[in-house]
Amino acid sequence: MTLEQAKQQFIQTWGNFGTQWGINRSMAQVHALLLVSDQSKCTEDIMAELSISRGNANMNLRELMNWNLIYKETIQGDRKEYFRAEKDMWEVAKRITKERKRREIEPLQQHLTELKKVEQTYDSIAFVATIENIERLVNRLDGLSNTLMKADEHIFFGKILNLLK
Amino acid sequence: MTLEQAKQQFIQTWGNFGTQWGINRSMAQVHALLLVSDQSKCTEDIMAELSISRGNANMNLRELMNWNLIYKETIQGDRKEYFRAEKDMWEVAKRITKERKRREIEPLQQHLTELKKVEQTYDSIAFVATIENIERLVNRLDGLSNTLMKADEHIFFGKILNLLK
DNA sequence: CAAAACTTTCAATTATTATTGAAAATATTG
DNA sequence: CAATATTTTCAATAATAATTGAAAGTTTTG
Repeated sequence: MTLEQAKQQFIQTWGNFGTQWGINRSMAQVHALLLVSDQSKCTEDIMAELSISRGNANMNLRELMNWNLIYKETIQGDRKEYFRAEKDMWEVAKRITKERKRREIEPLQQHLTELKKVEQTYDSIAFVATIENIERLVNRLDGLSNTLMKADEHIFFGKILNLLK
Repeated sequence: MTLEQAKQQFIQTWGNFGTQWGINRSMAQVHALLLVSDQSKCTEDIMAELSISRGNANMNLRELMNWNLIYKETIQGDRKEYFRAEKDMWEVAKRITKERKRREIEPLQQHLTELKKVEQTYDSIAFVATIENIERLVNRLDGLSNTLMKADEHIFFGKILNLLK
């Protein structure tokens, strides 16, 4: 397998896994392309290499910047914007975690809190108990994600995880 | 808010969060309905309460059984199948983790291993390094999920997580 | 400040995924 | 075993999500 084939393969694979996780294929592919590229790339490059439209490329580049997974870069004497991916995968994991926490965990916590305001009747006891169990689980996942974001790689995986084995 | 309204709300919310995570809305809603129901329910009940078709209900009930999140139950003198959800949310988390591991983490690990078989050239050094970083991260998430599945709730969250703070 | 270079937007289109519902298959009853 | 109840399948349809591409917006340059 040549390097080019392997890169293509990776882009494909990353795209497929993305879709399983509710991330659109193009976004995952743009991310993958930048992850395996040494040079930063401009919109044109990305459009050409992934055979996608300008709108699509632009939109997903913007979104990857929102997630803090890629950076803009400028090149002397060229007025286009170039993009480069964060390559430290531990950073990548932390940033994705942070963003999913903000977008998903927190709103879910709010919803659950609301639901506990149900009128108190004999029948609602079991319901509230179930919601509280879910809440407890979500809070714990939240705690785990906070830890993840604060901990540095070595501490988190190297030291602590061994304690658990 | 009445109990009925709260249950409806929860089903809606759970369905929406599901779609964000690549789980189809109906499946998440069927799961939610069973989570907040004291009695077990048959296909007819579910069709009626969620206003979905027989095929949809059947397919998602089957899928929830594959995920080990609901059980079949029989009722004396009734030949329909009834379904009940696992209510222990810690169990739910463990089972979802187990299934995603099997369906997603493991195939991804295989792909990554394949990619390292790229021809060795000067240019491929950086690529292989990136893949190895991703591999390392995935392996660690995998290790975390294994730990999660083995650990019991109290040990994992009560004791150990405090160490990390 | 006009022309050129580049980026962003968004309505229309296309592709993907979910859902329906009727028919086929299977299981149960008397 | 025939009638009935129940479950499963799957081609057709509908709903949702992603993508295009041309037009509008913005920035830079001379």
